[in-house]
Amino acid sequence: MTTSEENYLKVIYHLSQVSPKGVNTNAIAGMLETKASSVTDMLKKLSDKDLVSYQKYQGVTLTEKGFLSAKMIVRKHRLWEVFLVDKLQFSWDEVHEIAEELEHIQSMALIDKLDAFLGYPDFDPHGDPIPNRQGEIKKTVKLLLSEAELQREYHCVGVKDSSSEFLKYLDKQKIALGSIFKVIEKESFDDTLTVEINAQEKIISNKIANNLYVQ
Amino acid sequence: MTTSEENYLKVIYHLSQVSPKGVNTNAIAGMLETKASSVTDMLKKLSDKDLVSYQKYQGVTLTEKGFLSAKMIVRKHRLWEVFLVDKLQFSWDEVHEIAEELEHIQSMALIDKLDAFLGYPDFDPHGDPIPNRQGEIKKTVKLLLSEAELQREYHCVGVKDSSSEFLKYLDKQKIALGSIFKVIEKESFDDTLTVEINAQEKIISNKIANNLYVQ
DNA sequence: CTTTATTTTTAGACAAAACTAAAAATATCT
DNA sequence: AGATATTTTTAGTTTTGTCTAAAAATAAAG
Repeated sequence: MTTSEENYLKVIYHLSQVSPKGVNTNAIAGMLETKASSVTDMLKKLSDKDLVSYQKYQGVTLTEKGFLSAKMIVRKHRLWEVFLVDKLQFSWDEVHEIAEELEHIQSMALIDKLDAFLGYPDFDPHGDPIPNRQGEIKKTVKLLLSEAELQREYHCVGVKDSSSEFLKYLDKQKIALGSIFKVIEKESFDDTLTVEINAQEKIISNKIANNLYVQ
Repeated sequence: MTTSEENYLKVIYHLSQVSPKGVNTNAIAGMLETKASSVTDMLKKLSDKDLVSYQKYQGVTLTEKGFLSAKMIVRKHRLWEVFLVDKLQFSWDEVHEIAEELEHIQSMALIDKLDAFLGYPDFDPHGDPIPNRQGEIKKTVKLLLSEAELQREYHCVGVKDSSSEFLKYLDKQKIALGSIFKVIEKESFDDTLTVEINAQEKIISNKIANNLYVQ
């Protein structure tokens, strides 16, 4: 499988989580910063390889085979991210691009050994689950901070937006995975929250609260 | 720089060590398992980028810029090999192919952090020197076991042939980097050596002795 | 010092993955 | 439903890196 094919599969996988009944050509083009016509070409190729099921104008879904392949790419990406953060001391906003390259290294033995070296982690540095070598994903119930109940204690388990800008903002606010949250008050006018974070009171905008997962 | 360009530079670098006055088109084609015509095409491209100096029919040499680039690729390759052996517990005969892929990952920050994580190693698992981030290579005087003096103690510092077959043979014979050698006798008929290795007497063929570096 | 052999380069073609521009299908809106 | 807008596909090009086959240059041999 080529790097390009892998990138398409990965994007289709991620988009499928939001539109499970079929992913649009334009959506894929947007994610890959390419043109719709290029996507159509690739969908034909992936369809010929039985990695996606595709009918003209009807969007695309992953086949069982494509689904497993996509999860293996995600597995590699997230394991490398753990390596970069835990072992090489990168911060969580720096690792995505490098992992985008590393995820295409082929050796299965490498990934198994890396997994063992890292202690079989279940989650990557952004709180996203790492599929195991069978492609199984440990599911957890998590909710957005914006949906949290008042006065109840939660801890931060992940971010929805893992853009560098957002992650840097969280660093500045001393918010990290594991931080303890308690929503004190919700302003009904603009949904701004007053939250106690690690025993410090802070004002959190709705946009931020919509991108933080708690449990 | 593309993966293909990097592979050409690396091969020209290695071949330059044997033929410093100019590397042949056919030699490059042989190493890369490609055709001479493909090599000619690439040499033109590398020449346009000022990475090699190339005149038709006259062979090719690296420019200063190409030389530094090549050493950076070698640096990456060898650092990844150290990682694979020291951290992931691969054996020294398994790492070459994987490192061939890893060496093309672009991030300079990654390599610097990897270097630090590994403790700034000077040599890879086969005893080959690792260029530092300036491209400087620590030179050592080493000689082939076949050139060693009788009755004098040496230790193994590297292999000339790092093929999987040879390395597996050495494993079987319990010969590794650091093993202590003393040549007891040299059979003049076929240059077979009687060698004391880690206090055990062994018969070593000339072919083997020509591929082991000692100091 | 010619003839032969080898090496290297040119010319033209191909596959992968992208693009542009235009056509076709689907969706949306009065 | 019919007109308009949007999405998707087709057709034809481009670029990168490869190939084959033939021509040109260099090296080797008698």
